Amino acid sequence: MNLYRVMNIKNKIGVRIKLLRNDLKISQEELGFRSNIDRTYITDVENGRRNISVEVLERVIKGLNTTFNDFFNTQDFK
Amino acid sequence: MNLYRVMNIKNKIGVRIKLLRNDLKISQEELGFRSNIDRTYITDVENGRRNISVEVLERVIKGLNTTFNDFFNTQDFK
DNA sequence: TGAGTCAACGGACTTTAAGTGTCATTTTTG
DNA sequence: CAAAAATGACACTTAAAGTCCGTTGACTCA
Repeated sequence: MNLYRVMNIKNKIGVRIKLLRNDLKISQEELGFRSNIDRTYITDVENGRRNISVEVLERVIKGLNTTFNDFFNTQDFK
Repeated sequence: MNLYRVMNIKNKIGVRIKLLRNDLKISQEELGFRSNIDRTYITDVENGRRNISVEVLERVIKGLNTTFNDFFNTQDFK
């Protein structure tokens, strides 16, 4: 397990989504339903396998009841 | 001229990029060079015609010498 | 005037994201 | 434990992202 692995932007976004989703205590399927995105697509995004576009990311962010401003307001994005 | 037009996420991002680019006093072509993105693509993004992906947006943000955190830290994204 | 810079735009083209299905694996819970 | 629920992995199609060529019009300035 390499603790020094550098996360790319896709990984950072995936980790952020997973964190906010867990805060809401909802499943990937539920988030998919709220943002009108396939469950497996959510899986891929959370695991940094998708280069998501801003329009789809907006749907996820709304599904998480947050905003772009808050979503990117963490140390990871500075 | 409709002052009440609602901006979508693509428009908001385009306006934000143009503002930051103008602050730097550089041309679209220069920003394209710095972020390794085609000049015509920068035009399209600034005018809200492109649904940019997060990896390409990251290159633009770096070309503007800023961060995701700062880029989205405006009233428009709240 | 005319040369240079810049932004907007069109079209043809290549590459990749969006969206979904399927099955495997892990985690939770009764 | 077994069953159910949640997640992971990945291949596939098609819709759209992103590139590259060019033209045009506005503006500056020598």
